[in-house]
Amino acid sequence: MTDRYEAIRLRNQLCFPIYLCSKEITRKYGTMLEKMDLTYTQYVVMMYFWEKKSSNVKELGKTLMLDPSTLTPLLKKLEAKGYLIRERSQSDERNLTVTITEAGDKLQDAALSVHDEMCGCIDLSAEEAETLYKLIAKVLMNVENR
Amino acid sequence: MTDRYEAIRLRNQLCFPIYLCSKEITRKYGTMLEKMDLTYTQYVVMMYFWEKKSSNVKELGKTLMLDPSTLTPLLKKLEAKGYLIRERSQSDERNLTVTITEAGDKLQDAALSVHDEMCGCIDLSAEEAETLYKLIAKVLMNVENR
DNA sequence: TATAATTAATTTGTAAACAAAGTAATACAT
DNA sequence: ATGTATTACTTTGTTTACAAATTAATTATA
Repeated sequence: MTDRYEAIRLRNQLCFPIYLCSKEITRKYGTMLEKMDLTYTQYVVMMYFWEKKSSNVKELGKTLMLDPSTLTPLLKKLEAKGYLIRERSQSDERNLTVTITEAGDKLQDAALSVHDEMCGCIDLSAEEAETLYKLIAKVLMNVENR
Repeated sequence: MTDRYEAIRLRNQLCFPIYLCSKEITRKYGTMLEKMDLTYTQYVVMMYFWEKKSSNVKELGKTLMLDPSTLTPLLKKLEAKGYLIRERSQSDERNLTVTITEAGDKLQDAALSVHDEMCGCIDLSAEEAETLYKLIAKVLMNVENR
């Protein structure tokens, strides 16, 4: 007695564990980032600014694949914490120039230890991590473009 | 001139693309599921009930790794759509018995085509999918348990 | 040079998602 | 038997997340 619907059984899904994995990683980061007063998404935004130092909402959103309507309140929170400064661009007042502060920059050292802790938690070999990275990147590209 | 912070650069992250991938899959499912009037999370819940037919919030939450406070409003929405019935258990009134309706069951055929469409979109070989599944499962297990 | 179109960010509305607190029913312990 | 603890679910509060509508500034066009 075969199941016509075998393909849509939870145990046969690939997307579902990816979704769970992402959720659990986000939650785990959440607890690790408490000492830095950051959520995971805020941490990712900070990662962007640790390297770029300054940008605007559009560029940031393109890199992080986040909608400006997600970023607006998030950037306001990071500004309130003293990690970023938001100001209208003089040359084009539609653009919001977002710049990292000294306090924001200083978070990098704490971030290094959080990163180490997370790597230990995930606990994959270099080869496994490489394979996973490539496959996830492939899925991401495919889903994006078709 | 080496970068002390190379490890926390966005380009060197594994978690970030996993997070993006999950988000993009959820979004893609969102558009595919419109005709069934389901969101991705609602779809996952329906997947559970297509197989189990009946359960309660605790069991459901354990399988899907979702908090009861996430499920309560979601199950109410699925009940409002006519796909599930929620009623207190007679033997133990703390338990909420959730049962799939005939209308809910009927969604399985449409789900098969959505699943096919998503597989075509993801476009991995059987071997790649298998490898990805195992690695994601490993990360999920590790992050969960340490 | 007015007017229209475009662009960048914000606001609004809806749906997760989880932590923490609250509620009601059941089980346990003395 | 009665008070305590536990359990199952719900509610509340905060943070994402995105679509759609809005606002304000700039650019393109007639």
